[in-house]
Amino acid sequence: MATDLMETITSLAKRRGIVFPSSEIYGGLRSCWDYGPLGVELKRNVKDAWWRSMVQERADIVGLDSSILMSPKVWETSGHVQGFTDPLVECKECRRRFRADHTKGTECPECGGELSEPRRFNLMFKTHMGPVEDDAHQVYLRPETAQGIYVDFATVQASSRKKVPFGIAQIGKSFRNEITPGNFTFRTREFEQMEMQFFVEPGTEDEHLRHWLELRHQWCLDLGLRPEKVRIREHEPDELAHYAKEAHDIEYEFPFGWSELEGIHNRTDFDLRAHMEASGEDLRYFDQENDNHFVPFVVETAAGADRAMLAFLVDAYRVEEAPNAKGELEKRTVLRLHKDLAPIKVAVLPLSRKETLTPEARRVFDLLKTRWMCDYDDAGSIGRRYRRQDEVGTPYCVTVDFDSLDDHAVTVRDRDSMAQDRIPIDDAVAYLEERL
RNA sequence: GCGGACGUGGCUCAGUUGGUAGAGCACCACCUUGCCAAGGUGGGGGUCGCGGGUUCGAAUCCCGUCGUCCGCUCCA
Repeated sequence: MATDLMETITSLAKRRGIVFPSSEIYGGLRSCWDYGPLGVELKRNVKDAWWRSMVQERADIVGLDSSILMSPKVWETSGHVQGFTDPLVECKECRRRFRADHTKGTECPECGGELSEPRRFNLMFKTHMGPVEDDAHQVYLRPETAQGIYVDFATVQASSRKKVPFGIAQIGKSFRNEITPGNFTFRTREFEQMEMQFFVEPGTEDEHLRHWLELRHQWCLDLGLRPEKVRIREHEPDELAHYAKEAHDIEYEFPFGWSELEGIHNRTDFDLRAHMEASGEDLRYFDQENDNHFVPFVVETAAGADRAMLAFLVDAYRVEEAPNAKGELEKRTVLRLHKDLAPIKVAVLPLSRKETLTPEARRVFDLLKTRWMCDYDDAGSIGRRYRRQDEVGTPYCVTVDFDSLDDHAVTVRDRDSMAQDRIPIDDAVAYLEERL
């Protein structure tokens, strides 16, 4: 059942140009996906909604776009080089894997079988900078965007003149060589993060963490996720990351189970302090009012853009019944996406393809396209075209009919209620602005 | 990485004991219709994931490889 829904959504995503496998003409590449014409709109809308709530509508958070390639020293200092290179051994009998430094001898602790030679397994992708491919020129693709924020902390603070508490937000790609990617775009080796690091005075991090947990949870609900499908889960001490003192996940109940959408972490002063010591730079914040220098604590909100989009997509998918032309109930596939997220906001549908209607329909399209992402569709019956738009979640369909030529009005149909309003063309923008 | 299943037009699938591919839906054009997946006619699209082998002949059998799903494992 659950698998069926994911397959249905994967098929829909492919068929309608939302998401499909990368490099497909060569057989695809595991865990890599391309966002098609509608998918790129949907994903951008998710990122725009995040940026609006985190940066635009806040006086205390500023944006950043740091480089994917960074000095290797960043990752040595952050603990990722050390932490990602555990030698692993595998039992040739039972196939269990162990950390070699935890295993004495050459026998499997579980079944006594023979163990393989230790191999290093590193979650960071490596490449080389410049023409020489030796260790001295090795660099990493960032496994998280957060470190770009930490190393730029002092520069951003000074130039933006923000006072603690304040935050730095960033949206960008990260790369992790996961052992097991899967579940469509949920876990991929290349993925996009939406991270915000909030710098606070030591001792206040707990209250800030609670606050952000609540805000981020509400964000998911405001954009339409069903409340019963969203929950908060606190990490057990043994699953905390090396940098985190306390961590909470916002989880969504996907068809394949409850899974993390976003993490809210108390990262303490671990990262800033480490970079300060390793680089020799003073990354302390100066509190002028109290004449006090301190290393801020960090409350991090780290969300996955691809995961968020997948959650919105899955959550919006409905198969409903709607009356057809004969008055019988028929299936209607509809994405009940939040209007801010819908890839296409308005579809202009001339009732007929007769050339007398085309100029007027084009004029309506030209009027609306400057304000919203619109579609123009005159192929097939009007009912079929409504179904096409329902399937990708278009909130409003505007039909131009023969009466429009005389009364200069159009019919606007609402995706959710399926109610229709007759609106003068001159008022159409205002009408839609009120609702979008 | 291990085990299992699978891979045929955009999607979902059928292809009998090997004899060089079909359906439904979708898509395109025209006619008809004109406000919720209507009908008619015509049309485009597949070297059956990729590579190799066996054979007179392979979508069907064998090997390899890539990818997907499920289960382990991992998940700083």
